[in-house]
Amino acid sequence: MEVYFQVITDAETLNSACEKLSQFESLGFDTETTQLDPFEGIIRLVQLSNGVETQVIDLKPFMEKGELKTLPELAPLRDLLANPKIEKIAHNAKFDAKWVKHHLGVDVGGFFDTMLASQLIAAGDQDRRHSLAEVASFFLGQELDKSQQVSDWSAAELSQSQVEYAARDAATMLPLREKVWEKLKSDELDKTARLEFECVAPVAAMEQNGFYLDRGRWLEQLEKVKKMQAKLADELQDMLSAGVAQASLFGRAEINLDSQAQVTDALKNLGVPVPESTRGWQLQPLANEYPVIAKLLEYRSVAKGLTSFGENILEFIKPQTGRIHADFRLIGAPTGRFSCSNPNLQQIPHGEEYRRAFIAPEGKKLVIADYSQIELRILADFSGDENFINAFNAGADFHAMAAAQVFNVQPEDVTSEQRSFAKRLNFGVVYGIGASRFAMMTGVSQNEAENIMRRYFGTYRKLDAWLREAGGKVLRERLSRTASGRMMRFRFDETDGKAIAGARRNGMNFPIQGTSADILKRSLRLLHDSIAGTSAKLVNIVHDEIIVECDANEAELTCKKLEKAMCDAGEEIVKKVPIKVDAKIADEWVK
DNA sequence: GTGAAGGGCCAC
DNA sequence: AAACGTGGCCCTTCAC
Repeated sequence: MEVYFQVITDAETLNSACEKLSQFESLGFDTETTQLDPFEGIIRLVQLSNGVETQVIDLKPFMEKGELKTLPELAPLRDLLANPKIEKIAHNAKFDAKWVKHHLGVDVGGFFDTMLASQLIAAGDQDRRHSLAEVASFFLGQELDKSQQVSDWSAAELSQSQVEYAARDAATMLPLREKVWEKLKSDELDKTARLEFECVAPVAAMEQNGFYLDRGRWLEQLEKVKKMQAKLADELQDMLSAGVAQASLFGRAEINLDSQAQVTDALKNLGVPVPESTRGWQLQPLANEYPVIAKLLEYRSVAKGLTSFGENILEFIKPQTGRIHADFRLIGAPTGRFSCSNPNLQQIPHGEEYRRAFIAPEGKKLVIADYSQIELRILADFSGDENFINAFNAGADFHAMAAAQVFNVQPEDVTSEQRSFAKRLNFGVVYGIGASRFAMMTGVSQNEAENIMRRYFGTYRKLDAWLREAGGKVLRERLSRTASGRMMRFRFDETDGKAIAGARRNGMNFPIQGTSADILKRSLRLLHDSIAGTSAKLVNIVHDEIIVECDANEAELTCKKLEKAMCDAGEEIVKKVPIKVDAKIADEWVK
């Protein structure tokens, strides 16, 4: 592909180029950087293309004149990037957003992200890949040579092939956008796409902000957990070796407690009826009868905490900021949920010994807000079930209200067992729970589980009908959608009963989990706009929870803004039941 | 040694 | 007949 481009190295050319570029509605946008992390490297090139001409802006000469963020010569570029009316088409825009924000001080307005678009179009097809090379090949039939991607972008003089590569990637974005947009429109994914694109800036900002973890407190808490683990390991060794003959002769036969095979053997020697899998939920019913099982589960939980969330996490604290800057994937799951890694801040154990180490730094506060029962409220809204809706409108204790309805007793007469049944079913229906699983987790017989579920769905007939229809629809149409229009396609073998059942459950779960993600994403955008220019910074999100850090004297106001953003986002979609957000100001990340 | 798969547990 | 959805990270085991 021939690309007409010019390399800009001086203020005058930059100024006139920006003036010309600002006539266009959308521009291909790309950056070349010396590293993957904005804290580590420099941003060398910014490329902007109108599809015909491509401007390759070399920032090196500007860096020598001073700080890029404030350099007057770069003002035209900063203004162009910030202008939300000019769409910036980028592939994995979060990457470019972070670099531009960090080094140019610009919150880029108006993204079109071809990677997110490709993910939406793939609609859950895990085989599809979403690198620029793959996406360009898929939509344009064009093979991109990415060999220069990792070349030396810090070189004094960039090679011809480097600048050509840089220009070509930016120039590709326009035709790619056309094809991708066509497909988004025809798949009716444009609304979801906009929702996603508007989240790029908030999430880029969040990653750059980082989440503060107090090293000293973390280590202090870890010591307690280590002691507990040592004690548990010792007790478990004793219990497990009781069944081994050699134990009495040669002392205790040490086994590797982390080895599935060894632990299973030891349990069998003790006469424990080991289920096929020793996963927690399969072992749980045995825990009462066999103390060794209870001990094993306790050990595994503590060991998990130590290995996954032990000292390792401290290595993620960036020396430049003293904070953790995790990677969030905007479309981490086909449902639209985020995923998070390095480290996964969405799976920090709930226990205080872990979360208490995430604190507000001196002079700051954390504002923590989460949606109350958002998935169940979505289900209530979708199904229109009057009884279910009433349980929410009654306020107070939703699970108890549900129990009162299901077991036909006065709310004040609900037993804790009845409330527990209702609560487990309330959560379970969202996943398409079956009687076997319900029996397993509650300890009641299969028969009784079926009876309780019959009562439950008898109480919530429209809920039942909606779930059946959602499951059935997937089998007929092989497609499911969320409130925003996010789509999941299903492929399964019609003769495979297991696959059919799986698809059915997905059909029930996808619209609910996905709509919850839609709502959260909408709230992120509203929040980003309402806290712009204040001390408030987004620092973490966990599916239905948002954490913001701000100056202590702005905490009250920030709390109101966060609550409002979340409620407004929820109310745009959920109409039949109230949206409830629990928001609070705290010094530590505890509920 | 390295990498993938299997099994397990953490979050929502 | 099947058995609860979405992720990431850790360990062991096993193949290369």
